[in-house]
Amino acid sequence: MTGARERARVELTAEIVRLARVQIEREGAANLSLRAIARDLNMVSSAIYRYFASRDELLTRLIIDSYERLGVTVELADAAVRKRIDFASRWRAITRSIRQWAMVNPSEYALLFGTPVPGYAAPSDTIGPATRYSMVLISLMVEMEAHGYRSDVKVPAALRKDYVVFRKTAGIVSSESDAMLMNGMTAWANVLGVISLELFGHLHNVVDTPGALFEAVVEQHWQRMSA
Amino acid sequence: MTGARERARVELTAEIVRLARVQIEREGAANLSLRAIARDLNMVSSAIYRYFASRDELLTRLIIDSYERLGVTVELADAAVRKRIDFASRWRAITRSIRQWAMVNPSEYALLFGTPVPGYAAPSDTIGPATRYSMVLISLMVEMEAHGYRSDVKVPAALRKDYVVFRKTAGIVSSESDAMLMNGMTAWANVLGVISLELFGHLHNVVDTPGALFEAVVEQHWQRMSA
DNA sequence: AAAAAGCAAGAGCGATGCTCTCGTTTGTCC
DNA sequence: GGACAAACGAGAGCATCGCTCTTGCTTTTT
Repeated sequence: MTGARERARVELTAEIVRLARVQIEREGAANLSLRAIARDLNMVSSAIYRYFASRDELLTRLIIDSYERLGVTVELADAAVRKRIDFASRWRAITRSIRQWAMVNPSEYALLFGTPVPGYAAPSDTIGPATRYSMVLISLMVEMEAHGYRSDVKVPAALRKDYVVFRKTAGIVSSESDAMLMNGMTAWANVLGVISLELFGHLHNVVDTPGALFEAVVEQHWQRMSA
Repeated sequence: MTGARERARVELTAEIVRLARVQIEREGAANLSLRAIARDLNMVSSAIYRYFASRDELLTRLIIDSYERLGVTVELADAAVRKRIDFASRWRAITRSIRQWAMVNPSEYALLFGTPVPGYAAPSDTIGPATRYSMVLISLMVEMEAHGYRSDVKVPAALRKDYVVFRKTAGIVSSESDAMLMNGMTAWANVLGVISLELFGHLHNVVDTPGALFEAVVEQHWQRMSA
């Protein structure tokens, strides 16, 4: 049977990834050690290189997986809102799920949104999964617009050009104004901004209940979007 | 003269810091190497430990310095606005100076606002310098409030308690409403959020002119604050 | 002038990522 | 079924890292 070795390879690869994730959970991505993984597997360190050409390749795999996990989480949170027209609830569900995921998986969040490893250029494999969670947000904006939501926010000319390209790559067909899209982007930046500040320790001695600040940001943006 | 050795020590310490900064500029903070610095100085690696007890201590020094630099930059940008009552111009000057500084010193920005080094707990020495740049923002909010600016944003109860403490530590005496303070904080989070997204590569394939998005965010918040 | 403190050098420890070689096992093709 | 190629794990080794300890030398202090 041709699949024996292949199956073993798949399993071992998965096991390496699993152990790697456990490791960055405890020590952070910067301290990810191939040798430590090899030890856990009772293997010699060089054997790992049969499965991942380099530490960066393993990291890339972890990044892709994390993007997928975040994507699924956000998708589920949005889908859990029964009334699809209740955009306020969906907006809150989506943003809260992002923060929730970040709090539960801080090392993974840091892996995705923290300092990129110097010299490490995200391979093209990552850009697909990276868009998954944000696609949920974009869809919400598009649906809201389709339901008559508008915004009188002034959109800079430079961004209008960007949004033409953006719509094309995102596969959005119906969109009359760019304002909603821009609102979504600034809201996106704000949501990730608060989460990063909280997770990276910049709210210490500033705010004791970061969750409340987060909620305030979420509400602020909802008011702007629904105004 | 008692100062000969002392002077040499001060100079060498400064030189180490300078070389360290050059190094993180090129390779990122994660790749900061004491041995490499020692090589640049034609010294043996162990000699560095006469000046910094550990790599982390050097990093702490770099972090403090960077906070100071950012602080000075923002202070100057704000002070450069002649009409002190022109709060819109001051708001724009402050936020733009933060982004500008980040673009010119990406590695330093990453050092401050990126993933914290795992296991590295920011010593208390850093919290002073860390507040410097944000103090400019807070002052603006306080001054605006003193000039009659108000905001009808709803402030969560949990945050009200935080703001009492916050005002005390920040030395703010006159403040009637928390809304302006909260507006300032959310704006702060949004500004840093966009900058981080841009600098950490999350706007690739999303927006071609990040500066325009940043300007839009700045204007959005100004409208909320001045409404 | 003697004692103390500061300093640079060197060797060394444990650890990292990664490479290369060498038998061994597994799958494939004639 | 047997030859051949590919995949595999083990092992040794290289360059690098942070950090420690000891050993002399120099500067400062007493």
